[in-house]
Amino acid sequence: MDTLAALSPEHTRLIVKLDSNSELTGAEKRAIGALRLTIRTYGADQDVVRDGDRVDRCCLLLDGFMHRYKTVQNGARQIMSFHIPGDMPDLQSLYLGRMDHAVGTLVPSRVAFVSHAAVQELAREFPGIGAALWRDTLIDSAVFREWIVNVGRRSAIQRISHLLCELYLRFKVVGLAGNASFSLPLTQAEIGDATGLSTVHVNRTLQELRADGLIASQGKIVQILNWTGLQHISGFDQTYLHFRSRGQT
Amino acid sequence: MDTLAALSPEHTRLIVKLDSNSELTGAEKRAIGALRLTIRTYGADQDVVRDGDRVDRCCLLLDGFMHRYKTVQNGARQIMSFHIPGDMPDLQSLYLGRMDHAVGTLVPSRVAFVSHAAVQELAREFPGIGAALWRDTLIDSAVFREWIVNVGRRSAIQRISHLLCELYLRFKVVGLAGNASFSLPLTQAEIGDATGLSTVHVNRTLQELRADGLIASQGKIVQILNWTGLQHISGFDQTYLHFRSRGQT
DNA sequence: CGCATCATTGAACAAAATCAAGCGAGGTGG
DNA sequence: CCACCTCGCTTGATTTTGTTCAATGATGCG
Repeated sequence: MDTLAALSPEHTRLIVKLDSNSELTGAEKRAIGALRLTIRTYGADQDVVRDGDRVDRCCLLLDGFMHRYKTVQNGARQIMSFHIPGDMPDLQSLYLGRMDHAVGTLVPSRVAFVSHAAVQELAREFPGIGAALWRDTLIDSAVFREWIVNVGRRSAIQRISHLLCELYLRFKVVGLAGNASFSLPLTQAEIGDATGLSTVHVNRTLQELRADGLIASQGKIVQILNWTGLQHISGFDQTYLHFRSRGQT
Repeated sequence: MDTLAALSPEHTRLIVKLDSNSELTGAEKRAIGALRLTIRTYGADQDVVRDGDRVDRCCLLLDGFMHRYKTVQNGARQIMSFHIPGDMPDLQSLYLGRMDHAVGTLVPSRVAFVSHAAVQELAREFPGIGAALWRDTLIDSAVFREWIVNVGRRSAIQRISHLLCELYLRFKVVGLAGNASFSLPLTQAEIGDATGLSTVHVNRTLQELRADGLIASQGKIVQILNWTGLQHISGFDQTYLHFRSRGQT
């Protein structure tokens, strides 16, 4: 960590994230620290990248909360992932230059952009960084798989509690959730778009979760009252998040 | 292609696949041709890798048809992808050694195994190969995203026709579909497990597709009678498959 | 204070699941 | 060679889950 003292908080955010999933050497961290970042601020509910765009850079979420989504014919939206600070929501564009989905903010957010060329060069020169980034996209992919299961084979209450389990753990890992409660800046409509449910049904299902004593919520603050119960009802198993434990993959 | 003449058909399968998504140099192709492959044959409906396994090799489907799936609490299964010859269904295990899902055959299949160590070394020595493999996993990921949309926001008839559109195109690209018809070795139960529907409902929906003159089928042979109509009803847009066209990504 | 957004509620409706049989082709063993 | 068994497909009736429609509260922000 010594070498990080001189780095900008933006670079540090990225290094800490990658280092938490893979392990980086000092040289690798320094190389990342030299990346040229372009920083921009967005309001809530703004698109950062649109579906179909050709892009030559990818983004790193510094502060805020983002999502990736597609819109279908009848105007319905499906959210495919949520992103928290440290995530690179469109890292896949590195080798898939044409976007097949949109990326947008959910709350006011600060985003850093890095050019694909710079990242590709870094990955070539430092295979360890390449592996860390690759692994990052693979975890992304593992989460997609779990979401297919979530919308495909789980009931409404299971879908929503599964989503809460995932977000709670991911928030906790980056220090955004403490003491079984966290700020979840989502409307019920957005929860529905992520779980393939209607807003009305999300509302009723959340009431059920509260009535069952599994969660409580005031405003955007969600409190997990019964973590075991929540995992149990949703069939949650954190394996798919591939948190690194003691150097293991 | 000259250098490929001396290669085994197994190595050729892999080279042709990677070369079709990314572009490989002669040296890269030769290096892949030197990979040590362990070949094994499986019957239908057998697991090649089980959920939770720790693996140190990944597999390449040579002949047959495979799928990836998870099983949820109540015993229901969700299929997350189908794989055709040339695919590496568990390439993600390269950097996610612990499986978060199972990989199995649907028909008798022939599979080649390559050790992770060998692939990782290859990727480091030949960054172009690394990029091609990475890109392959990113396309995998893009398909997962589309499947989330499919099960999350499409009606039964849309889900099934979308699946048919995807499989038809993918089969066609590897020469397994010709003249608007192809062999789809899936039971209706398996189609249901892939689309998040019950077997009964899959049956009725297929009848609807036939009644609408969109497809015909005799046994496992599916014939696309109205390709435009099928794409239209399902909202199919092949962008997410990221086929390479003239060197574009 | 007033508007806009989000949460909540009730009632009617629709899509899909479930339950329960029957059917039919292919394979097997007597 | 044929009875029989299994697996997959098909059908009808019923039930469940979730959607849609239409309002009504609540909350927050300018």
